[in-house]
Amino acid sequence: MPRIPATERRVALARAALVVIARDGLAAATTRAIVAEAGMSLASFHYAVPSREELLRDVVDLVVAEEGTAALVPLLSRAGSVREAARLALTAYLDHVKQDPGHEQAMFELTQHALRTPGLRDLPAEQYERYHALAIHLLNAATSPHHLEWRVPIPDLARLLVTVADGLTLAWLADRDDAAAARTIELAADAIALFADEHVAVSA
Amino acid sequence: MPRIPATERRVALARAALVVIARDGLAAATTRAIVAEAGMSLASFHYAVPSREELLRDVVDLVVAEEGTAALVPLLSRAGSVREAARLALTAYLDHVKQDPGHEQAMFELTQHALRTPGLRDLPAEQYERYHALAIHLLNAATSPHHLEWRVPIPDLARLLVTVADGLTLAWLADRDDAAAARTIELAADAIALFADEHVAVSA
DNA sequence: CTTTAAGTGGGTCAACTGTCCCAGACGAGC
DNA sequence: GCTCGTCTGGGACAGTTGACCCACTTAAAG
Repeated sequence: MPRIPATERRVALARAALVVIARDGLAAATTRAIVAEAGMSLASFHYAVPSREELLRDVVDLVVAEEGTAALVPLLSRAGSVREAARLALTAYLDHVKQDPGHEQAMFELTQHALRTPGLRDLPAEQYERYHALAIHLLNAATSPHHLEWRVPIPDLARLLVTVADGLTLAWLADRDDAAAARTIELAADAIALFADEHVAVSA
Repeated sequence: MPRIPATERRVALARAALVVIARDGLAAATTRAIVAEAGMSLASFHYAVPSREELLRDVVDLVVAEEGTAALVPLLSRAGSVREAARLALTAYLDHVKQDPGHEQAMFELTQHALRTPGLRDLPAEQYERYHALAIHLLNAATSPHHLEWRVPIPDLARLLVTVADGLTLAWLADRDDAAAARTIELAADAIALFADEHVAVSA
């Protein structure tokens, strides 16, 4: 009802689209479902956005921009060892997934859809570059408080971290086996600690 | 044109559906696209299968049944160490993905779709149970030729293996970075070797 | 050969999709 | 207070979808 400039409507639509996708899936995110979520009329959609495809691009941008690891950094310094830091970080990440599984699933659906859509095929690469950058940031943040060096290049280890996080999420979404996921995290933490050179040994 | 019993048509439709999904994505796998691929008339579809949803269930069953690790087993005995075996196995798996990316993407799309569809929500759990079983089989196959024991329960390690394979695939599908994927495999192989207790040391 | 049921094809349906159009309402600048 | 461009609402469009129906052909059983 109120008069809102098109640029504001555009971001509001992207946010609404994300809500719909997380709740009901990408296939259910029709233009009508999106404007309903945003409380707009259908005409506002194409006034604010040229096409649905372009809005999905906005959604990915939004999601990539919002996804942060800021909450994880304090955890790292609190941990007594690299292994413990890795365990806490992965556990916190999985908890985040559990808290809103639809959101994480939305990301996968968006990625898969973008890979199939000619106009969006460049998005997944950007998306994962961002993930890897976040992981690099996280590994760097873990470096100082633990006085450690990594035995392998940080970008490589970052990619492994993203790999584990993705795989962990996928399997948990499929079988919702909390205990099994926790055991996977234990092993992954061991593995990551393997690549750390801890100058100061800390006992458990 | 030829007369074919409904049961045979059903599996033919499932195979055709998989081809379409791998080539054009799940969204493009309409009943019409599937019967076109199978060379049937639209009416045959609902004569052989109650609904599209039921056919998708067949497709997942098909895919889960076909996916084998048989080709990987010989690789394991040829490797000189656990690390090498893990490296070869993951590399072979990734090569398999590279050879037909659409097929692997189809699996992800099917999983995501099943998670969103009430009538198919039980499928992903079965699917991943099968993956984990395959990974267990693979780890067992690696045990004898290398005279080794695993420091952790095989099912736990199997889940980590599937996790890495999934994450590896997802990232590669997104950015197609062969070199980066190869480096991830190196690290993952190190990690897996960490959990092996090799009784007979073999030099490179 | 005849009967019977299985299998086939074409046409059709209602529902839903993304997109567009147009008449009108509103607010900012003169 | 008038005007002009920005924004809004409802309606409509063509295309596509999953499902279905009915009249037909064919193979097998008696």
